[in-house]
Amino acid sequence: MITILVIDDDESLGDTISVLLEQEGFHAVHAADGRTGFEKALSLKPQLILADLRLPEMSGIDLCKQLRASHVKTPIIVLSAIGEEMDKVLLLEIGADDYIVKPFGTRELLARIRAVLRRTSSDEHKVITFADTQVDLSRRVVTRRGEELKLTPAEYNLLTFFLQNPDRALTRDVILNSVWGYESFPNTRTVDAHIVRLRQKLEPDPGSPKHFLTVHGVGYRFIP
Amino acid sequence: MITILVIDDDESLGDTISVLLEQEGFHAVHAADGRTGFEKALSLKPQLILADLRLPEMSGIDLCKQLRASHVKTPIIVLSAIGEEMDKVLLLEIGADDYIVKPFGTRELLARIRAVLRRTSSDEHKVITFADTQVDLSRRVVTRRGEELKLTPAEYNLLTFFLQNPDRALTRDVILNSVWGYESFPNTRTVDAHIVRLRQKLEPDPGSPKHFLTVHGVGYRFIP
DNA sequence: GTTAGTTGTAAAAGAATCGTAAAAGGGGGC
DNA sequence: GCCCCCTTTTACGATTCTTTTACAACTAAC
Repeated sequence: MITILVIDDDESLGDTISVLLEQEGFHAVHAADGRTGFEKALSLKPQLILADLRLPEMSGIDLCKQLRASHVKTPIIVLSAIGEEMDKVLLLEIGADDYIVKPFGTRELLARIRAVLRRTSSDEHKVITFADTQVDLSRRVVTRRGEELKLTPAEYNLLTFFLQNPDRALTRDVILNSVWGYESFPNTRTVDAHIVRLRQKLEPDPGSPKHFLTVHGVGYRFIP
Repeated sequence: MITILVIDDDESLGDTISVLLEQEGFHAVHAADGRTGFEKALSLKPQLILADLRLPEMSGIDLCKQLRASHVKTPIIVLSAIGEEMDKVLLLEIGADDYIVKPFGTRELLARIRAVLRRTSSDEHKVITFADTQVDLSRRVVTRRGEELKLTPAEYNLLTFFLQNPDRALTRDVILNSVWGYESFPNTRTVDAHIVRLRQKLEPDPGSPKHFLTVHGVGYRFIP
């Protein structure tokens, strides 16, 4: 079931869209302001977000930026009233995927929703599977043997970095730079501490790891 | 460091893309028209080119054609405004690798960049072979007759140094300086100790070496 | 053949790295 | 404030790797 979060303060429009989406077989959830929208985006982990640009509490722009800053990759379609400035540069900046100018027809809305879903599901919504584990990148959910695993943010970031660089010997410095960024300077043993916890949560036998291998004197290597 | 050349006459879009790419750890260079784009493609030898289809001085199509005619094989992603005709046949004709329709999301852009780089990067997975042995530089793994060998860091570094300097008589001092660096000062016999172990692990008959030869009074010479 | 210097080799001593748990630090929610 | 959760640091034993050392074997020159 595909869940779509609709964030709009115009209640009647929100309702209309929700009904339309439900008719089309989607599961629609409505939020009336930016703040609750942001919270629901995190808690419900929808596959798509429709967000008005002009929202109480938190604007659509800030909403996008904050979601992206939280590493949420869920595709976002922005709804903007006619005349509101909305160029492709701004879209790129805030991390939105598409936009529609109000008023719009139901067929256009559905077409764009499907287009975005198609684009993102083929390119990167693709759930990455390794061994008995699935990682849903856009929903930020990790499942092992059908059960949702609780990973902390750092563990999740480290895991996805490994997933994107499989079967390569990676030094601790490279890992720190890529996962933690160049602004923070934790010492290299921090990486080891997180590796331990990834192994405990993801290795069948954490004592003799099969996926998160140590490369002595260098760093680590991930094998799917 | 991966260099990406962005050729677009829309300055703000070009800037936005450049900033985004830099954030992601790429080195972005911008060109504002087709002609300078072409020149920079030749002089900078970027690993990837992002080119707008509609450009001053030289169109994206001509740019692609001319680069290909100049035997430049750098992958090219074409940016096209919505509505511009851009089908796969045309893409193939001009030698582009992928295209994106504006406006696009940052994640889509990055996903396509990574996809193209993955497809085309050949040095990503460089494997050096000599005799019955393969050295996989990115995995940092050495295989002999299909079996993975365990080499210590010093042995591995020494081996890759020999691989890069085949068939040359190398003094112990040169080896120490190149492999150990100028900061550590082990005595020259250390080299011998490691040579012994490389021979034991890599020579068919460690007693009479065929690859790691002694040059009496000088040092060693590696023959692939 | 003798000799002085060089190399092969194994084993011991010394150093570095890693796994791990536990402590310390930090930030948000209440 | 306090609590809870997450991150980072720290400490230490275990493991692995490096370097040194000692001596036998070898090489080349005389």
